[in-house]
Amino acid sequence: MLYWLMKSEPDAFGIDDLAACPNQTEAWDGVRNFQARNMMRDQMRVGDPILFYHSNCKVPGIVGIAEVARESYPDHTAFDPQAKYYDPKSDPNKPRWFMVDVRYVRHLKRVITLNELKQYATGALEDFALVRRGNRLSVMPVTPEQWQFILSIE
DNA sequence: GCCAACGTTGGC
DNA sequence: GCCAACGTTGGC
Repeated sequence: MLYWLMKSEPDAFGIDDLAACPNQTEAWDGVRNFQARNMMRDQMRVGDPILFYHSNCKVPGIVGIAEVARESYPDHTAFDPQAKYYDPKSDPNKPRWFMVDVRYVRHLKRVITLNELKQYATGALEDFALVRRGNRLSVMPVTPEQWQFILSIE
């Protein structure tokens, strides 16, 4: 089993939105980055735990926990010319983009802010992609050690 | 709103 | 296959 962190903009789809979905589950569509896609498509398994991160907002940080509810399948929004993340290069017969379904597990007791996480950038979270400069990946792996450490400061 | 970082595209 | 131009991400 692998651990993950997934980013979302709370203005578009935050953890409260996920918790409010039917079955508290939603398709994680719109990922249009090859590295992130490869991780979703090739490595994510049902039950993998996910840190839910709020990006591009007032206080960026980890706000909750989710889990993989369904393994990868084609992101059909890429086929829809009306969709925000339409990609004419994605052919339904040979899809370019994939998504997983994500299920809400719980909110953290408090938000663990990016600012706070950065304090450990030379220690326990030295190799954590989130606190590395210029990181833009919207899906990233988390080691078991990083996972445990982050939850230990909740 | 600014801008640094970085991924993608496309001309050559 | 190189690399400049361009678009996007996301913190601040």
